[in-house]
Amino acid sequence: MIKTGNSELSDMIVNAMRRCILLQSLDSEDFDQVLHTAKLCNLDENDTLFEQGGELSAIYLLISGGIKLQRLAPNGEEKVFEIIRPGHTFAEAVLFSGGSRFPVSAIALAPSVVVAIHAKTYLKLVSTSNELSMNLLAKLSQRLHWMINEVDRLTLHNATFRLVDYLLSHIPLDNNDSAGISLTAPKHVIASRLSIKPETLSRTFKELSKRGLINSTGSEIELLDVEKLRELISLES
Amino acid sequence: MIKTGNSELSDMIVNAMRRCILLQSLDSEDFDQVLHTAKLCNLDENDTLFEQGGELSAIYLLISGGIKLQRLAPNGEEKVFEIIRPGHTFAEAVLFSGGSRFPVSAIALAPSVVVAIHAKTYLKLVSTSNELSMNLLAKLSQRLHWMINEVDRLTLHNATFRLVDYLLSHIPLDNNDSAGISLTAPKHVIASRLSIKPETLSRTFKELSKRGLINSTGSEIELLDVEKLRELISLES
DNA sequence: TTTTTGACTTGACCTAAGTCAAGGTCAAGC
DNA sequence: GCTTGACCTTGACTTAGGTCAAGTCAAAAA
Repeated sequence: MIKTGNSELSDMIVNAMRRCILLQSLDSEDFDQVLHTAKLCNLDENDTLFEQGGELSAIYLLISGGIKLQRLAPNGEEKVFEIIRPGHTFAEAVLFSGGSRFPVSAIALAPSVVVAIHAKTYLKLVSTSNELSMNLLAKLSQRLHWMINEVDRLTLHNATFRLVDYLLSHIPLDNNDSAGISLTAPKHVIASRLSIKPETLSRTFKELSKRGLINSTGSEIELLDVEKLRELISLES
Repeated sequence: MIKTGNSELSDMIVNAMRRCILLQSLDSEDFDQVLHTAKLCNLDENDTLFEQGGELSAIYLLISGGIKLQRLAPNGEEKVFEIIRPGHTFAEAVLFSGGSRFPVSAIALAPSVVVAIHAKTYLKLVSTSNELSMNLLAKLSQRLHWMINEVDRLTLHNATFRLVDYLLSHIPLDNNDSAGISLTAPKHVIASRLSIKPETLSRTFKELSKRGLINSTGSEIELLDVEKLRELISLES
């Protein structure tokens, strides 16, 4: 079950909120208003934060854990659109679309803490602050650009490309020749995120290992030759 | 070659601009400012309005003709993301993304007339008008939602579904049992838009004809049984 | 400890859609 | 009236990736 409360948002959480782009430009009075209407949600693994088609009442900031945004096809098949990591906000775009119904469902991949920012309160602030709305425009524009790249990957590139691209985009800070990545979700979720079947993901990992490009042990992936992987991507259809 | 000018924007064009959502809420002074910095572009078929990676200097309103937004893969394959019809604006999202580089190229499908709205002028107005920025937020949000649906179609549905869905979404106003559609672009462009190969598109049209669901003559498609087509879509994976 | 469960892997096989190559069709230009 | 070229169609064949059905393995439950 989802436990909700807001009596005492801890310093850690208030700080996370202050750092968040969508709230940065608020003056302290407005920020307090957001703070007072915000609710903290504690999700267990597999809890649903909101459901596709549901009515939006808040936008969300993930504090800890992980959330998948997914959609269910009529035949029961599911497609993960995005895996949200701590520090990131989601559902902001829904605020401005007429009906205000979620286009996807949000489900916890692990025990997670989420701040729910009261939609109406925030919307009112946006509609009176140019700085805020410009920030949001930048955010949505960036997301849109990301979606174009996503369609590009899906239509112009194959499964191996998508996996390698995903791995490369998850290299932590340091830019060395070898890099370690820990998958932040079960492999079948990653597979769905990349629009490939778990079996194919497994085979692709194996193939990359055989070629000496990665070293895959459970959810720990070591990129043995970042240079060659980048080259692979630039050739691969 | 693209011919550009702005000395005398005709009444028809000024009216089209007034009707456009992105300019609607401007007061007459601001609208005039937009008008005076706007340029009219006359494109021949196959003219490139802007190129992927190019620097944005204007946002565009299509007056007449047709524009395809496409991307080129390194291997030369092309993917059409969108086919713009008269009355619609494009490239607005690029305004707000940091680098301001076009993520796609825009190429005329037919002789076309486009109004180029000076980006900096418009951006300045947006940054001082809440109503304008709220309109834009709604617009981008709507596009984003559309992109989610696009990824959904690409990953959860097959070629037949995508074609039928495309046809159904292009039915003109009247909601009758039979409807005629004229394809507004060469079939290979439609194919690319739907991410299928021309050969497959051809075969799918034939199959639908054989099943008595459509009647396809060149670029004129007659939907013989809209009800059955809708049903097909709801079953089709 | 043993059992159960869910996540992952592997092999054998299948299929939707792509590829290749050969025509057809039709409008524009000579 | 023929030629050219762009676009579309058709048939034969290929293939990336999906499907199905056993496994394997490790962590949680009993």
